[in-house]
Amino acid sequence: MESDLALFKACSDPTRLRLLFLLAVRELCVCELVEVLEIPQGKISRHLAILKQTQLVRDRRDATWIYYSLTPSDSRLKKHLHDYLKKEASTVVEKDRTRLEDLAANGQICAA
Amino acid sequence: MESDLALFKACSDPTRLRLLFLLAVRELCVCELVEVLEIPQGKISRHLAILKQTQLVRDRRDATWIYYSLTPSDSRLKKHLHDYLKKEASTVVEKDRTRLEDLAANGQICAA
DNA sequence: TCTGTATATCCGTTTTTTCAGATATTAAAC
DNA sequence: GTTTAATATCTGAAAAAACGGATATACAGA
Repeated sequence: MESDLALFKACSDPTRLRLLFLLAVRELCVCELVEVLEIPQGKISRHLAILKQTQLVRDRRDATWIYYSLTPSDSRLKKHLHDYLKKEASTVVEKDRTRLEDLAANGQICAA
Repeated sequence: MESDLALFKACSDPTRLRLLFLLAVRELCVCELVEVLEIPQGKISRHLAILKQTQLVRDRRDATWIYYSLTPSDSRLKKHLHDYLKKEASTVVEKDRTRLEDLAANGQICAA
């Protein structure tokens, strides 16, 4: 309940919601997220830290890069959220995802 | 998307979440909600207004009483939320619901 | 060890949200 | 029409969240 409240709070910021929609596609490193969203790195890291704190995402290090991904659902609410993140397709979400694929296809993102 | 963000925001306050869990049981008037939650009336009304603004709840007047209820799901996210509100059973939620039934059984709530 | 790239965190400020308490509105009853 | 119960809204203050910009850390390669 307390943690469900934290989950709702974590999702109630536009930047964090966009991050979650991108991470629902696949694991991504910070520099990819910065490039796709065109938001300053400090801000991205700050929001990722909040998502991590609520255990919505997890990270792993690979050399200098840190990769973020959604954590597996371990509660009813998180299951609902994952389903929503994977199936929903709004204009904003699609735009971000298209930009992600475009940049990735052209190798314009970091050196990963 | 914009409205989904508003929905997450609406759910990210403890008072509003408790209100939603109670309204998931059945339609209730403001004085019932005040009695059950033991929270000042002004505060309850304020939060109900926010929930109404995001179309999570609707109200109808019956004499001096105004009854609130969940609005039917009209989006994927709202469907998930309704399912969650109806099936979830945490300690806090159960406590509020038990108090609601106790007070209702003893006719201790308003004059409805 | 020095340099560069990737990421995290700190600091002071601004914006947003929440609150208590008081007051306004509405409708019923008398 | 005056009163009363139920509900909504206003005000100013307090708390919480988000921000930009600067700085710190961690790692790889020369």
